[in-house]
Amino acid sequence: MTSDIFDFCSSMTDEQDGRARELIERAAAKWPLRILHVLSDADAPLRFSRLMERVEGISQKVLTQTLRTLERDGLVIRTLYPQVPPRVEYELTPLGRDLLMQVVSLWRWIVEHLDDFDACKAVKLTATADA
Amino acid sequence: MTSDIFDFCSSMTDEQDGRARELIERAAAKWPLRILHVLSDADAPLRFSRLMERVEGISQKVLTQTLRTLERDGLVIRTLYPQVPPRVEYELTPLGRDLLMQVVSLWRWIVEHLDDFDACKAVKLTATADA
DNA sequence: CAGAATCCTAAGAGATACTG
DNA sequence: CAGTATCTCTTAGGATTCTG
Repeated sequence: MTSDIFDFCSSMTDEQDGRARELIERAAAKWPLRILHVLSDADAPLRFSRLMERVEGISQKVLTQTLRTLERDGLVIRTLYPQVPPRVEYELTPLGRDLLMQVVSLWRWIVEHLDDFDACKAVKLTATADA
Repeated sequence: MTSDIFDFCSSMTDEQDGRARELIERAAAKWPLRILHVLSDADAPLRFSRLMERVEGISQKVLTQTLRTLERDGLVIRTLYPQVPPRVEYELTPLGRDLLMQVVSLWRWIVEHLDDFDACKAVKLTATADA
């Protein structure tokens, strides 16, 4: 069994498990990873409008929402320069950068195994009857 | 910069990127990880009704849908024994097991850093004005 | 037993218009 | 410029009923 791999699951409180699960769900949603990636690719903090351009297909509303969530989760920093017109810059936190690296290694593993995901299409769909 | 970490991103086709993204999105949704985990904990294939019991809170419809998706993605195997009444068993594929292990290591990293996610709550919200 | 079919609600996402 | 507010529409998901 691979149960040994999951030993740490038992050593985890329900609260820890729940919070980690929430973080994964939120981070793996449609937009967050793209945003984190764009921020990580930039060599400087990005303004809201630059993000809109580079995260292709996102709406202004959803970008705002997603950035707020990422900020609450401690993954991005929002810096408001109180000018007229206003200027706001977004950048990754160290934690956001670290999390992205973890996710990227998972990503890489998946890409390296894409063929396997395909190969499994020809599996048994029925079996001969026996109790 | 951490760009070196992401070198493989450039070496990836858009199609690979898209498919990996889809797989991550689907796997990180509300139920799939729970189901994979339950299947991995069991020491034998599980019937549909056993899954319903152990994946707490899931509805029959969503369990069916999610299992179909996991099957299409090559993560679980569905075996139908054509009896009356019917008997269907689900189990992880080797690929499903491997993917789960990858996700678990990400999970573990997050749990180990939960305090950091909290610590980031006290960040600067505004900055003094300067060009 | 394992699920398909149906109905329903609520959240998420897009488009548009407006504002400090 | 960087949002907020509002509206609509699609979709995910739950509850229930029915069947091979």
